[in-house]
Amino acid sequence: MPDVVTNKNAVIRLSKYKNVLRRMHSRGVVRVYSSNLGNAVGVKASQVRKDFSFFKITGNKKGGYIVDDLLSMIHSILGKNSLQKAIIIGCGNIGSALMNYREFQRERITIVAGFDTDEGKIDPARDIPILPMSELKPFVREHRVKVGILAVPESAAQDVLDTMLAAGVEGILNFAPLRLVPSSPCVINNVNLAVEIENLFYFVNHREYDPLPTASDEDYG
Amino acid sequence: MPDVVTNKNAVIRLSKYKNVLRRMHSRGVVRVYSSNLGNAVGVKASQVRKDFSFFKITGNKKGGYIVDDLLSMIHSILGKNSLQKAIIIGCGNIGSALMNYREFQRERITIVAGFDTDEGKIDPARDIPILPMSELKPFVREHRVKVGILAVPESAAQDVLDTMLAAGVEGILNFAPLRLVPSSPCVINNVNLAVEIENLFYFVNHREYDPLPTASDEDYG
DNA sequence: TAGATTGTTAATCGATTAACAATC
DNA sequence: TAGATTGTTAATCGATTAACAATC
Repeated sequence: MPDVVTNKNAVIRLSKYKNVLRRMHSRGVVRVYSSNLGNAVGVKASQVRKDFSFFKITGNKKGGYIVDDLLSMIHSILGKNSLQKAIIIGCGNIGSALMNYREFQRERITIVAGFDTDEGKIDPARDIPILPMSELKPFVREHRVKVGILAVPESAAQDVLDTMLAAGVEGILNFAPLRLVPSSPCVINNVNLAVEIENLFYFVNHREYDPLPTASDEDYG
Repeated sequence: MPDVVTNKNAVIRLSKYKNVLRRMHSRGVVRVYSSNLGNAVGVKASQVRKDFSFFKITGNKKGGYIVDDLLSMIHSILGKNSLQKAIIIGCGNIGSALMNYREFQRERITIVAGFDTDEGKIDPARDIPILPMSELKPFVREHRVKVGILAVPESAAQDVLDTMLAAGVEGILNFAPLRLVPSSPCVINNVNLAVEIENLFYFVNHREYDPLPTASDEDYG
């Protein structure tokens, strides 16, 4: 794909620029250059400018970018001006941790309900209700939820995905450690924490000499 | 880097092959071909063979690979034959969810202790003790822990990283949403859940027509 | 103005895939 | 054997970085 087909990495970086810009904003920084953002995120300045160019964000030939303006353009691109509603399917360890996750709240990502097959966990009276799976479809319809977090055991994941898609969910954050096969077109982002830490162990156990001194030039933390 | 400098993606794929092979093993599958593994993981067969070649894993010119043999070779490469000990710093939402995370247990990744600054959370008597930060250094020394999960709020993350490195931790799984600057050489893997779901919202909100029917040929789930 | 920074095009780099000889 | 699969080298593809004209 050329780069019309929106590159996932570019969108990920856009989120990171946003995080850096928020910290700058709260420190009262007014102007920022592509080199500052590049340093803070770990890419070259030309990458930053290329990303901006892709999202039609422009600055000033001499004066860089105005932090506040940049921030509001990125907010708008990422849909940060409205509430972003999601549901969680599977209220076990991570599922319930994410129901009250501060980083989500800070991003206006709001968990509107949890779902579980375990009778004992059902509690529609809670602040964030936990409902039985039978309520999934009507709930998604009524609240127009598009995104769901899939946090059930591996053995149940594929079936639950099918149910979610049938209910109308369009995007899935999948924590189950397998490649899901969607029964209808959707967006799936996988987070595999075990693989992530396994990878860490591999590199810790295989490092010989001190590896390259892990790029550390930062302009704005 | 050519590809002597061990590519992160190859190690990640190795973990995924392992997961697929375990499922095959439990289903009694004896032989597997690179094409099966490629399909299951979402890469081409030549990628699988290239990965194996990199890790010096060989098969049979005609008969593919023996599942059990392959599995034990990968287990050995990934260090799965011994317990993998880790600590968690910050016992909030995700921190405490990961203390008893089943996917970790299944991988023989063992959380040996948690650490927190909050007096109320300290409890050295628990199954997995939760200790004050002052215990970090002696604990890491005594138990020879190399890997730590950093699950504290953004504002504390950099300081806590410095403390962890000073204590002797060599690898960090970082959940804080910023780029950390290590004060000594170490391995850092970042997991940014808010960015991950933000990305999902972006693509869900920007999809026009049905995107490419999300590769779905699977040989072995 | 001179110096510095953007926006964009060209070059580089690295990772994935294709191709194919070797061989079981 | 003939057909199929590995292991490896060559080709492709895409993403990142360098370079530079435009310009404030």
